[in-house]
Amino acid sequence: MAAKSQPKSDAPDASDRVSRIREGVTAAILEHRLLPGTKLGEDEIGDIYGASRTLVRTALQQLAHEGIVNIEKHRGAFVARPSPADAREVFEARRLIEPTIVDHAIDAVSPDWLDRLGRHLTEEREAERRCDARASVRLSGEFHRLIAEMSGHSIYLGFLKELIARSSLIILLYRRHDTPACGTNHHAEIVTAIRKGDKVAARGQMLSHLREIEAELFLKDPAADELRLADVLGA
Amino acid sequence: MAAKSQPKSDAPDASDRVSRIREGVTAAILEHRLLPGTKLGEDEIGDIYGASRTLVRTALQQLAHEGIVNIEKHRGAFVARPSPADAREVFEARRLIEPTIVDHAIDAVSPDWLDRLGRHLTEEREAERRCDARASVRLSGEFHRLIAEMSGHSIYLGFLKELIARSSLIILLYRRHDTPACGTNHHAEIVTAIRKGDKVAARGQMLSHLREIEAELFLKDPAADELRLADVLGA
DNA sequence: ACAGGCGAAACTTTATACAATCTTCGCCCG
DNA sequence: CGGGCGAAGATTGTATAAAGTTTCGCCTGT
Repeated sequence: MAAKSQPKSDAPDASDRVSRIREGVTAAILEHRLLPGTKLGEDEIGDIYGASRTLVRTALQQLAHEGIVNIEKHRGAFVARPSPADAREVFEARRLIEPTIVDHAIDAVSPDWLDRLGRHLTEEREAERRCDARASVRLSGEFHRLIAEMSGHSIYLGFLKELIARSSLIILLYRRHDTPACGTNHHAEIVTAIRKGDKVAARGQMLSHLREIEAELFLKDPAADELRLADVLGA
Repeated sequence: MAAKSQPKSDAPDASDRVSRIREGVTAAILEHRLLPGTKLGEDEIGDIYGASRTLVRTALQQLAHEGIVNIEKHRGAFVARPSPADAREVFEARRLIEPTIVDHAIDAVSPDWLDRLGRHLTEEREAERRCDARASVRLSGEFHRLIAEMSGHSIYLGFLKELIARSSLIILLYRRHDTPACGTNHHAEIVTAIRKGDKVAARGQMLSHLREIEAELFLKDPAADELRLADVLGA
């Protein structure tokens, strides 16, 4: 009874049973309740969601395509364990794409969107006040996705969804301190720049925001072996 | 070791039956033998490849995630028909990503890679000499993918694979003349810049190359309706 | 005591059968 | 003669069962 029905965080087609499974597992991974390397048995998930393995399988395949689950032949599905090299690639891609996304978001600005952004910031502050780490991690990712939706570019949105999901895993694996994943201050500053319609400032804020997130990670190459070894010894 | 999640999207092992189906259908679409809107019946494909519907279904789902196939509930799978808006998004994304990819490719240059690029150019010239439109379309797409592989960035490579597949459909739908999709000259100039290690030139060549491809398309918004209508009347 | 192989259990993979849904064609009515 | 309604056909969505593969435990031989 971990995550049976997500309230209504994001639901373009949550009526589909496979979508419900996919979003449930995604939420569990993004909220760091499922750790990298965890095995995702088909029967196990099927029992939780009351669905047959056929549906679980399609959901897992979609997650594998998104890069947050690895499917090994005849072995099963596991929560992905991005390497430091993967982490650098993901953040480089985000630094390339997200400033452009903010640009387009400003072009598509509207009172409705500004309202949604404002409500989101409130939610983030609320979660941070309660020290609710899980909600905080989820919301900080959703902020970036919200801007991508605002931009109206479905291609960029699809790419960013993948990058955000992977980022969540990366932050879990490699962050130095227990500082909250995304400083809410940055998000507020980005929204301010969007409100003003200042593209240059928005791009700059987004870029420095992403740089700061990556700077809080420990991405030395040897770290991979250390972590791998520690896991093996631990389990 | 960084070789962990390789067998995810493309063809390290085409021995998998589902991979063979996916690549067969992909090739048919990219070579313009399957036109946009064509219905892809599950039994139909299953008979062709001698596979059960289960395998066909997973292959089609992967293709849907790549964006070259649309799956409509209780209707079936169809070759995607990108709108002019989609087309603009795809090419904008390519103009954003590919110059950066070339940059990294130059960083990762090696005699082996230069050899592969040279051999590819030869293949392209060969196909163009024979006026083999199908091979020409396929090879011009593979050129861009080759550079992405050369860059070593798996994230960019994955994104670009999607963009190239969609581009092939877009070019088929919206090109003005019957000029070959990608001028081989541009590709040769890009390789020359890579050989020299001139990043600025390579980025510039890539950018103008992409611009030229898009400039040969007819992407007026009303054109969508015209084309849609023409198709209905034609079929 | 330890290395190597044998066998059973669990899992994924694949195939088949059933149910739900949409499309199409024919018919009836206005 | 045109349009709406209804049943047959076809196709997809879902579930279940059979088949193949890997892994782990256990036993035997040295």
